[in-house]
Amino acid sequence: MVIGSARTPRLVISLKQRSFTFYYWVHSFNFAAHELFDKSPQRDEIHRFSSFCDINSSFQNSLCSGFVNYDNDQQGNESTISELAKQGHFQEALKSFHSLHDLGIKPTKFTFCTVLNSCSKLLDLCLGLQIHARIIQIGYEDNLFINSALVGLYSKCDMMVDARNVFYRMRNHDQVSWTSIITGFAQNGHGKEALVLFKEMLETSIRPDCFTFTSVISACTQSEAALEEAALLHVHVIKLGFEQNSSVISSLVDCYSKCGKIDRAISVFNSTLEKDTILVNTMIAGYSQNLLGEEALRLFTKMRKDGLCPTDYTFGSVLNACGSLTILQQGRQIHSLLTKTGSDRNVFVASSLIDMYSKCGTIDEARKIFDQTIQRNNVLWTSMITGYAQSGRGEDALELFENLVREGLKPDRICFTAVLTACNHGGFLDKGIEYLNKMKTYFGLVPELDQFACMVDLYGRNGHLRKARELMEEMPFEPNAVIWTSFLGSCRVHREVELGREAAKQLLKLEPNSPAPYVTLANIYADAGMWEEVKEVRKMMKEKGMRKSGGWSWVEIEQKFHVFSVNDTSHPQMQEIYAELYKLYFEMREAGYTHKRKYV
DNA sequence: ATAGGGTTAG
Repeated sequence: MVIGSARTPRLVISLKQRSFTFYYWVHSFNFAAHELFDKSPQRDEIHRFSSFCDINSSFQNSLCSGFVNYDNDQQGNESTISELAKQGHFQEALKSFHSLHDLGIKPTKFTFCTVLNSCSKLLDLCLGLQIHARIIQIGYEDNLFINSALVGLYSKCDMMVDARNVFYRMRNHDQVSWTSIITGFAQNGHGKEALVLFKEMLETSIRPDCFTFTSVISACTQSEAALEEAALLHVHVIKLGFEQNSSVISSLVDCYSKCGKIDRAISVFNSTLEKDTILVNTMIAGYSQNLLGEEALRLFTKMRKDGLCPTDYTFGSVLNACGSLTILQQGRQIHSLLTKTGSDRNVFVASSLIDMYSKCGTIDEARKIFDQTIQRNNVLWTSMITGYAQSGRGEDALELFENLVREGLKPDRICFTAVLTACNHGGFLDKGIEYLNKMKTYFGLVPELDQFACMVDLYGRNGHLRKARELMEEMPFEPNAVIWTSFLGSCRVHREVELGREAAKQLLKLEPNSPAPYVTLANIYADAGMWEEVKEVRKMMKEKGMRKSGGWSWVEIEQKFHVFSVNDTSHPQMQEIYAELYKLYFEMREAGYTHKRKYV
């Protein structure tokens, strides 16, 4: 017997739309069918049902064939299933389940749990749905363990409506079922829902454990008030004594890193005694996301010295660090290291390699990786397009984009940002306008701030400053500092004093401590021979205590401070450098500079 | 005996 081996996309989609109704329908149908089947062989009814559902009919037959008494083999069969699943042989466990079913044996609750778990590991929704129907038919639908497993299955398959339905239909809940539903929302990008459910859970008598905290902390990374939520949860974690649990700490470190609070992430990480691979991976990723590439590499080296084996996750982050530090030598070494374990076939690693090579200026090597990679997704293509765009090879970037479309992949917003960047660097104004329109009409995407920023830049660079200004007015977002900076730069190139003055004013509102707008404005005045105004700008800079140009910017100071603050002090000049940085760092904090997130 | 957790790329 074959249960749901055919997983056609069409079936999955149609099941996705109405699965909950579907299995209740199966439920009532099966009881009706059961009777029919016993009295007269009205197989036609059953077959009609089967073809409607697109599911293998022999299963439907056996579903409706009623219960058979326990077999002597049952004990043996069922322990085989659980053994196989325990060892991670999920496919084999399911096969074994099939044969159990063929023998007409009614599985126990325990077996259903194991089998549902195997389905969720294999993402076999189709089989899972049929098993759910069978569970209802047998009358196990009130079992706590089975329901938790069902919640887990639907969550893994991104069917949160069904997961939630199962959850709320349960008569009673425990830690596991609450954690399952919270995890489901967290993992499918509904962090807000996960937090709401967590608060709901706190109102019951069931207490969260370290599994719950792990999930809910990872959920709050997606929240707007992430830092506040995380800090609150952190307090609970300490109070409840979970602060040495590796998973809890990993999600905390990740959350703090993504909020830009790298110092807090570091201190949490350092106070953990036993560090496993995932925790170290999280810290390395945190360093590289916060542009602390040297620290990321240092931890990577230490990890290998400590005997922890790097994984694909590790390589992704470490290559990212190499890219932002533009250290080709190290990048190549890591590349050859990961080739030995076959990690270069991983699409995440391949994207990082492409990114690293293009940032290091070896775009042809990046292309080699791209061509070698078999499993190509959207991100991989975008990495390569971005690489070409930033290397000034606009034509190649656009050609690649056309290939992407020809291959039937659907570009997303980030991909269009890459394409528009290519147009900017190549000076293709008309093409840029064309692609923006295509994005809206042909691909049904709504442009966001990043794409508008590209367009403002494109118009500005090509001297259409009025048009750029109009776009900034028309777009449904407030222009951010990036846009004003680009616009101000274009004003300088095209000697637009009035527009430049306004841009500088707006920019200073957004970034009152940045000297850059003053400098550019002074240059604009100087180009126009307006020496009085130049003097005035310089005076304003002096009054505000601006740092002279040529020194480090606040961002650089913050970066360097963190690099050195966690360094050892064995280097002879370290104390001196550290003292200087420390002074600058506090000066910066007093000036009101706060860290900005990477992708805002 | 059976169910739940953390990390990666553009």
